[in-house]
Amino acid sequence: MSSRYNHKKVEAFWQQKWAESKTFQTTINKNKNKFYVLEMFPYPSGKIHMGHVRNYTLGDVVARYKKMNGFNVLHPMGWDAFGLPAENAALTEKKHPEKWTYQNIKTMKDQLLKMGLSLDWDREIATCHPEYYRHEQKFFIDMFNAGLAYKKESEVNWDPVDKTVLANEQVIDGKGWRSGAIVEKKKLSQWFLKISKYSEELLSDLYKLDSWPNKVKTMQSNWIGKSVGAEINFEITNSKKISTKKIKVFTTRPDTIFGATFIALSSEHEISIELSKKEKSVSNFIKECENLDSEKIKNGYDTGLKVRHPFIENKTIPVYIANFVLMEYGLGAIFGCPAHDQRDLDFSIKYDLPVIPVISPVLDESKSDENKWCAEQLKNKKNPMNGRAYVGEGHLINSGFLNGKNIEEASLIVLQELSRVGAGNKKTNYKLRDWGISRQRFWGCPIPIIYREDGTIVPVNEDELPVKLPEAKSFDESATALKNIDGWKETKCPKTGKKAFRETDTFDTFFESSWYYFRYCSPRSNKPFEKKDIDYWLPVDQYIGGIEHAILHLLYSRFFTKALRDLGYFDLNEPFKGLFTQGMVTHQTYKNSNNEWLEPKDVKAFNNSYVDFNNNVVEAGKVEKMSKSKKNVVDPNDIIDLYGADTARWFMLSDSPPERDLEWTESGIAGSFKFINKVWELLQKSVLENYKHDNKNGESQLDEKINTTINQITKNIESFHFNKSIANLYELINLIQKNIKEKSCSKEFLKNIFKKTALLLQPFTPHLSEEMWKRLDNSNLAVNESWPKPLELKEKKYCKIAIQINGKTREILEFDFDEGEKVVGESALANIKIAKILKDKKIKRTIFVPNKVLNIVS
RNA sequence: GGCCUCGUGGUGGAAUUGGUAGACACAAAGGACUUAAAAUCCUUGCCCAUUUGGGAGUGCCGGUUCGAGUCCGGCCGAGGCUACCA
Repeated sequence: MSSRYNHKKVEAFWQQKWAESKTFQTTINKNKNKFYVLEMFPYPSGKIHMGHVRNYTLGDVVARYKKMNGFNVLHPMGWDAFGLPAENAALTEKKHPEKWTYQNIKTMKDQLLKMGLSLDWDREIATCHPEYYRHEQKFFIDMFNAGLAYKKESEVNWDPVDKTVLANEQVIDGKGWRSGAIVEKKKLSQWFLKISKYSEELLSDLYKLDSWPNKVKTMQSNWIGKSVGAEINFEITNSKKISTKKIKVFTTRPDTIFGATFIALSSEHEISIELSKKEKSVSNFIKECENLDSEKIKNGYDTGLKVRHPFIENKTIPVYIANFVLMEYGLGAIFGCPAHDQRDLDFSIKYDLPVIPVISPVLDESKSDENKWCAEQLKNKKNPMNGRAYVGEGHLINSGFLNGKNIEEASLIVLQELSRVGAGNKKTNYKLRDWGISRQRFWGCPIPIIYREDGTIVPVNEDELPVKLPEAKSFDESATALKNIDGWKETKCPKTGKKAFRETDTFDTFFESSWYYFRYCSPRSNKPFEKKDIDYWLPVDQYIGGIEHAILHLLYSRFFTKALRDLGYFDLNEPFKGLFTQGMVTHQTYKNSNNEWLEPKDVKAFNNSYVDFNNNVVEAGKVEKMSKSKKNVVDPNDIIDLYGADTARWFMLSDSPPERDLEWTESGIAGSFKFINKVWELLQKSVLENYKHDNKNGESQLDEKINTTINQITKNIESFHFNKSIANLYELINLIQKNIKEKSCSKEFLKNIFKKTALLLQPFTPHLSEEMWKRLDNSNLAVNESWPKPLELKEKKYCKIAIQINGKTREILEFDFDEGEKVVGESALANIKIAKILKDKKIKRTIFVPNKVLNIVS
């Protein structure tokens, strides 16, 4: 009998078996608790990579484990199939993006099948399919009719390489998130979704998501950027040269109003624009600022305008245009309080504006101390506050009716006074901007809008959906945007029948991924989804994906859920109940002497260093995320072919906690391979071959071990500590091995142990698990079995107690479980080692923790 | 600059509400088996001592405690996110 484990044969066999028996096909079953496991669906770029392998392995552990625990598990898969790479490939390969995409889907699906994932493939979807995107066109029309989608001329982020508009979130450090090109500003008419309407709800509901990582919640919370403050109207006293009479500013520090010494406007503020049209010096200034790093150099222009202070009679303050004021935040106008804001202070020093301290840190309430502090701050006329604004706690000074109050009290009083005199009101501001969804592309979902000859806009009639993408004949540069496709945009107005034009922009691809998890519930329905399916399956119980989607995808999906709820589709508030963000898969990088990156498979270890296959020296670089550009990638295909899916899965789960980065090493994967084979050999040697021993010495210990292992693995899976589950299994197998070697268990006993072990392995190495299960005389599938329960915990007989002297462990003694302090203390003192140390010492006290510690203090 | 996370052997990482630090794995060294290799198995793992044994020890300094990797204060370092947000 060949004892070698044939992973290729075994894995193919069970994959086919699962497929034939529709093991993972799921339907609604109200007698069972449901569990919806979802991994972020992949973009079909060509091949799966290790990031996918890790992501889907994590999800599969959860899915199989939950299934074995009696849940009705929904575990679907699909394709995020629209996007730029398809167009790029179309250009280079002269192939329709659709053809390219479906080919990739086929390849990648084959690869995923080889991983042995417990997926319900009957629910597979591809977002580029008209039967998928027709529904989101309907959503858009609903949103348009409800005022949630609108068109606006706006300055957009233009990526000159990808030739498209980017959302704010897609601009990282001023560069396009995909191309890395420096983003330019361009004015275009764009479609927006009113996510800002949901700012408050998106923020407050965040705190109800207690199975989300705090990190993600913090990131979203910062992105929404709520700040509470005031809007204050400043009346312009010399407004002859402009059309406005007031300047409205936003502040979070209304308490510092008496310290206001100037107003600063953004260069894009309407007053700045109006002035720049009239005065050359203004437009020159604005131009000058464009080429300036405003974080280093604060630049201002005195407009000559003055505004009245709302609370100080006859006091006016000057109005500047300043390069550090952002139009995108608040109202594009601020009041400057140099004493308590560093930027304002830098600005004031440069333009010699007065500085009035209004918050004193002096806690003593005597006036003289305040005055002393204040004088100290202003002592150096050239460098007030010693150049450092005071932003700490304190109480109000130099502030009329606010004097003596703390910051919080003063803010409240100012707000009351402002509304009493009609000069302002309380205001909450959010950083979150509306979501710009227009993209000037070809391979995306067409926006279902028609422009009539009179310039008005109508949505496409719903019975004419979907607006399908055209069959493009050839693919060259000009054909990567819908507007360039001959004859596609010409249409007729659905109401008048007159000549009209289609919208040629497509949706941002985050549109598709914002609702795909709903579609999985009713993947073949004529409607986007059946309400009864959503009611049963949603929310997603466990969502797993990369941290890179912490803001974009997850925030858009939460918004979509709330918007669809308000459009009457269902009653759901949040789509993802549990979220887990996995770490990256990393690998050492290598460079040759020409400074070129090398692939790991072209490098070998040699005498504590590395060489290539011509024995040239290779320099080992940093361990970094696997990426094509640095060539530090390992192809999952090769790994599965060589070692099998179980080995790859096992390695993905070993060692590193799932939320941290996992370093791929050749020795690590080899180690996993050894483990799989070791388990198989042990089964062969003991249960499947002639092993005859009636010695039972090891049985009670092994019995206890399997019980604790079941408990620990269960706990560790529930808490996503898969690396610890793996360690639990190693320990178990090591003990089984020891007993087989020492021949200290009967064959029947070992058979039972192996049965439980096979089931415990099921979530991690499902093929090996099934094969073991079958060889142990079972005709059904292991994955359909119940998760092992520990036996009734026999009362523990013994315990080991650490004997400490002054907190330092000196000896470990064994006692009956729950032995009292008296007996433990006596045995401890009788112990030679302890007695030796305690000689000549007086025992002051002892601390006893039952079954754990006896600490003797001397 | 702000917010967040984290510092444990050669490496990845374990350690329950403060209670036996280093589980488990990788790498390394030595050994067994073998004609040999591969595979497999065993042992070792910081310092001192031939052994029994003893000592130091979880980034650094201090504190609380019978007892601190774990709690508190300060410092140093790494990583992530965000960045003129008024």
